[in-house]
Amino acid sequence: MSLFAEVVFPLPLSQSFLYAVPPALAGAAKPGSRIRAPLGSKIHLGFIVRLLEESPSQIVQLKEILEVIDDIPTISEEILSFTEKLSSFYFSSWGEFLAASLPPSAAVRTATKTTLTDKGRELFKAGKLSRDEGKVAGFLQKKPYSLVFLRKMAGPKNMSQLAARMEKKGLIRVERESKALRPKTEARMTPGPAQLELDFSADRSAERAASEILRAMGRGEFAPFYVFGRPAGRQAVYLRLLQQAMDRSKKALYLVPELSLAGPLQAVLEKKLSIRAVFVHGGLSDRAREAAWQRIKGHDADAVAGLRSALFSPADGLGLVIVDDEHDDSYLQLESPAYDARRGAWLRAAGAKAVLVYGSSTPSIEGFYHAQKEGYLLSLDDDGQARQAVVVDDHAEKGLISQKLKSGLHERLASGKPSVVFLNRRGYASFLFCPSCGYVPKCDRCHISLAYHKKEERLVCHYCRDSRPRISACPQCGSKVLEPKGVGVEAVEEELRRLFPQARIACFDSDRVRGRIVRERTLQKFRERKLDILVGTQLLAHQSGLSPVSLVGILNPEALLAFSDFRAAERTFLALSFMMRLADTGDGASQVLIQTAFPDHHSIREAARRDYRAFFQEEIRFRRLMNDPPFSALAEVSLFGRELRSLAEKAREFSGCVKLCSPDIEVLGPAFAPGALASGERRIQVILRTQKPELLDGALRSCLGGIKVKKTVLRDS
DNA sequence: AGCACGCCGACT
DNA sequence: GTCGGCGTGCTC
Repeated sequence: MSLFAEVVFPLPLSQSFLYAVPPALAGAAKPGSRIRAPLGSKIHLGFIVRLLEESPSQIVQLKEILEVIDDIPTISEEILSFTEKLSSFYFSSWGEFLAASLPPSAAVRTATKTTLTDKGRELFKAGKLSRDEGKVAGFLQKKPYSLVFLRKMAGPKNMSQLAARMEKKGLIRVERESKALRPKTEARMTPGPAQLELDFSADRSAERAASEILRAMGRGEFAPFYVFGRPAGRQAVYLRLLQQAMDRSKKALYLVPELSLAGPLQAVLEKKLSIRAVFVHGGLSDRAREAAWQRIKGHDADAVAGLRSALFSPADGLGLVIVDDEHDDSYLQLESPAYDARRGAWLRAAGAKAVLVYGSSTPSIEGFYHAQKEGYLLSLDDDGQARQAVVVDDHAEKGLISQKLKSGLHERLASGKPSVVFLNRRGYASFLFCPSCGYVPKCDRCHISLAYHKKEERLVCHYCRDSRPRISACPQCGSKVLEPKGVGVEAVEEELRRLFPQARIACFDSDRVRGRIVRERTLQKFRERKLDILVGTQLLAHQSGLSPVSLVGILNPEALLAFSDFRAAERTFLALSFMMRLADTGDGASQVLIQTAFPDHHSIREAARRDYRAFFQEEIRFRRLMNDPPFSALAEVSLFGRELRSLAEKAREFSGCVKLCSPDIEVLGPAFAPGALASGERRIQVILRTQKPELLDGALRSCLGGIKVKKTVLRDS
């Protein structure tokens, strides 16, 4: 009886391939095995995802698998089915997800050795080779090199094509050898078992939440939960759950959105619970990743904590999955393979019959809505420590800095206390404007107005980062005055220097604090009280290790509302909540001032009052009225390509197909995403929205399948 | 992703 | 007329 295998490759292909399994390999070939098989003109590393005994009705002549690399399948059944669901939902590459669950040593390297033949040497000496051929031959004169090295040194873009031509002509000989690296065993770290007296300092609501989740854990079934409350309360709940998981020899997965949160978390886990935790994130070296993987596989770790990619850690016997700061957009992976780690966590937990716990004090609207509706919301009591903000109506003020903020800053300066002023706009002005003809300088590529950066005297596109020197006269009418419009942080800094000439002021935005060192130095200076006022964008709000300050001023948060998509209010509320957190000194002596032209907008009003529920109530009403998520299902399809014309045609084809086959799906776009990507590609977006979520998947599947194009799909239902 | 094929302008 | 640059499409 013959055996066939469905194989996926760690390439950006949302497609599987069918191979014949030769009888000699039939014993070793299992779903989850790493294999080597010919694909195209090369031999690739792949994964068997299914075995078939029936001869599949296939016209093409099937190729054979060449080698099964492991006797025991490397990928567990659980990871296999989890990644299948995830890739199918997001139309991403199954193979790439599988590769993410393997250690660096599992990668297959293709070593090439290129040698100059006698004929090549002769023709080179005679000078009868073309420019590029000569270059390559020159390099190979003394000794053979790999193709990768030649590509780097000899320079031509199409090295592989050139090599193929030269090989055909008999000028060079290329030997290819692809081999799997053997895993090297690393010394295991075994932390001391210092068991501490546990102090969870949980209040009654945290107690209640924890015990409800613990009961679910005891049942050993999948169950989702949403813990809504302040960070300290949430952590108390998490620690209880982690302790329980450890006691029952179940493993835990703990996701955080930012790397800076991992350090403190590690300390808590190890000191408070003596949990053997492994941290994984993209910044790890190969060696560290290898060690982490070995510890996870070797059951030498109780918990895997990390960023979204930790989702793919091969932890067997998973009993608990925590997704903290559920609202954070860092859980989205926008590049291929695109996915949302929050949904990923759901799928993974469901597959492992584990308990899933989301947590946040400012949940995403969709997340909170579903938790409330499906009855898995657990609210913690507020500790009442957080300061509310005073909202100042901009209309009654003249000048950048309101009277209240001015006097607040003055007071702090007098008593030697530090202050922070936020304005979420880089540069000096968001654009220049010619008052006599209305001209506004725009980016040629992105067609958005250029921001004016006064320190560099340049006009900068905040989308593609392209910049040019500042123009001093209007190119359209010759007028000598160009007015700066839309205040940026640089202007605020300038104004503060004018108001408080004696104060030590610094600016913290992505232009001023390029790179880690400058960033750290500025924060250090602020911590050491060598600065009185720090002016910053949202970048500053996301810095960890900033101690609370006694005055936080927030200018024009309504700028965030200008982005006219349906999440603008949510983002504004979130950003404000974040910035306000910097005033949580705990002694009640701090103050937050929000200066805005929209004091009554619910996102600003409720953020100031620190009332998430009130914000949610109002926002959900708007969402319902507008049929926005969670009252409709959304899919954001991005198509990528070099050539805009054929790309646009494919986008039209796709949107047309959706319109044709599902009249109940609303199609927005296709729309160009401005700016070019790093790869030199362009992007076109099509957004699908529907009240009948069940239609979405079918429509995507039938319309996306027929169009050959690089794509990402992000969706939420 | 990598690679082959096929189409265009610029050179022996 | 070919070379080589670039863009499109396929890989079981």
